[in-house]
Amino acid sequence: MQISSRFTIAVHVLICIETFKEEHKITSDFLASSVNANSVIIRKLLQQLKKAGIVAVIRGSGGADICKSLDAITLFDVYEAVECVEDGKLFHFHENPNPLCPVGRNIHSILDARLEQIQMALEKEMKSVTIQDIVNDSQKMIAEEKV
Amino acid sequence: MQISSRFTIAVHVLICIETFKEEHKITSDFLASSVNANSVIIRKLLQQLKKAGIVAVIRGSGGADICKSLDAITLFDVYEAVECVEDGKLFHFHENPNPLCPVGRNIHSILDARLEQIQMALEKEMKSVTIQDIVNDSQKMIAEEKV
DNA sequence: CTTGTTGTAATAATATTTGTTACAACTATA
DNA sequence: TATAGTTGTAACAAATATTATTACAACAAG
Repeated sequence: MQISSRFTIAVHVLICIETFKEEHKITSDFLASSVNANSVIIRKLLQQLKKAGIVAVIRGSGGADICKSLDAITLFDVYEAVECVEDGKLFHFHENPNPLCPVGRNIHSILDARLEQIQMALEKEMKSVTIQDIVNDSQKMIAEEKV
Repeated sequence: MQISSRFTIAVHVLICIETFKEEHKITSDFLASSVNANSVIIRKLLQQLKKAGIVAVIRGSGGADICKSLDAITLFDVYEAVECVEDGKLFHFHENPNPLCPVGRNIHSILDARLEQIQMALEKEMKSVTIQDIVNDSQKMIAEEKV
């Protein structure tokens, strides 16, 4: 299955905050309108980013902003903040394999190391891209659009 | 979200076929019992592996076997065979971002290249492990268990 | 022609994701 | 101290995806 859109939405939200922070107050409604999702979805997501120390959200008067240097936030930080898979395991196993079968009762010990290595490759690549990179990409795309 | 257990089940099934092909006829029932899943699930999965040219299944009298050299089958081949995500895209986007927002209408062009690079890293790592490697791991684990 | 099996459709059950409604708690400002 | 606008969060609903189950036709081999 695909990695939840929460991840791409979170990146979208961070780009928006950075892009529009001067022009607009960054409310959950404003972000929800760009993403075209419900504002409660955005607020929950902002809570997850807040717990991860990526954004600050002002209660009451409203407004969110990024509270870290953009090049100190990697895609992996965002992924980790919003993807709430138990133990952070990418691969799902079928429950209760047959303990009477030598393969069934060992399937985890057989596969875990290899799968972890694969997951590490994914995470390493995610760590190599920062939100600063993405914001640069974004500015370039938006500029090109106007040509 | 996690990658569907179909993938780990498929690997489990391939290990079982290789491990027990001398002792048992490899029916969907036999495999289902090791995995502890329904035999129809296994049969559908075998169909997917068959379409990918990885296994042969004998109709009527029954029995499945692997129809390729084990070191010519990578984890990626198995993953590709059973993970039926549209376009093979790992990352999911929210539908219909706001076209009136510069970020919303460009979010795909902004992110696609980076996400593809990340997905490629995952796939490259998957391609580096063969079913032969996994079967070797499996034999080692099962042997160690007996000590 | 009987037995055991695969292939597949139809359907159900379960889990997960995403969306919605509602409202208390909060902040700034008039 | 009202008021307006907002966040935080619970409760619930809807949509989607995964996994399981039942049923049975098609098939192979003795």
